[in-house]
Amino acid sequence: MVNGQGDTTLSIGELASRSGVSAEAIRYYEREHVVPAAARGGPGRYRQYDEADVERLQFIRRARELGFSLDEVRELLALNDGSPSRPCTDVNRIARAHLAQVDEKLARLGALRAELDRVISECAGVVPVADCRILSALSGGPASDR
Amino acid sequence: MVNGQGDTTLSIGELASRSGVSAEAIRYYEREHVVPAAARGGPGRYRQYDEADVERLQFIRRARELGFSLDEVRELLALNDGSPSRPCTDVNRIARAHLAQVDEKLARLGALRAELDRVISECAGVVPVADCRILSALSGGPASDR
DNA sequence: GTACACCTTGTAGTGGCTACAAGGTCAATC
DNA sequence: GATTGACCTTGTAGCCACTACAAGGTGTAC
Repeated sequence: MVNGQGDTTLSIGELASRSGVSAEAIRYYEREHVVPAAARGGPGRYRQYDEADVERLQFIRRARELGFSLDEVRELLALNDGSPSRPCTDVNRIARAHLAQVDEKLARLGALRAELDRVISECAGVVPVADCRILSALSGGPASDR
Repeated sequence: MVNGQGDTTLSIGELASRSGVSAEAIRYYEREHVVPAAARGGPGRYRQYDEADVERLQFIRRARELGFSLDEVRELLALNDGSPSRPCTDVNRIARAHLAQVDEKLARLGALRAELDRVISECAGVVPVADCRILSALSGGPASDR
């Protein structure tokens, strides 16, 4: 895709492979107003992108990899696009709130893991189902309670 | 809800409060064939449950709390309901496979947490957005890479 | 002109529910 | 037997962040 000014225009597929975000996801982001609607040659024609769009999509991909929700990504993009002289207090707030959420999730998953491990460790896997400690734990609650 | 034989029949709401599973979730489990269709007084009439259903739902709730998927729960229930003399090899297999998945999730979340923490720790939260290390990490990838 | 890759929009599906809406049932009271 | 009111019924839509199609249109090279 090349226009008349020597600038290379990217198709959605090219943007996808350069940004590491699938074309379907890019269209989804447009629908969800995470990214602005792309320029077009006309209605029903192909979307046209440039290098700035590659960077924007990479930004989104990295934020998503760090677990930020699309709502948070929208906020981070707005801050990134806003006044460069404003202090990044809000960026910090969003990131720290997200970290707190991740920590909570880790704690819950860790507790679950410990309980699951405990339940499993009580069963050798060869006794009859009727005596299986895993099933009895599920049937009657934690063995330590009984 | 009382029938003519002295046995108490439970409504879905009573089953919900006794099992700790919401009535909507119980109906959902029935639709998804996690539990068999409940007895009824007739078409369109109320579902009728008993004590065995309370235990079954508690079993499901505990398995869900340990993070088992509904597919896994279906398997565990089938094993629990099957021949009591069969060895619990399959139960063990399912549980250990699930534990491995949980461990993987924990590892990924832990790595994400570390990266997020690293990114955040580089930013005091008061510098201009233009210099914010969180945003620059999102824009240009991990700082350690550059 | 024709082949072919890529794009377009729209819709449905994922998991495990929750949240409604519009109407029906049940038990108790009058 | 009528009414009240709590609870139930089915059906549908929504959540999150996409992915996976289907049917057809566009862009480009030969």
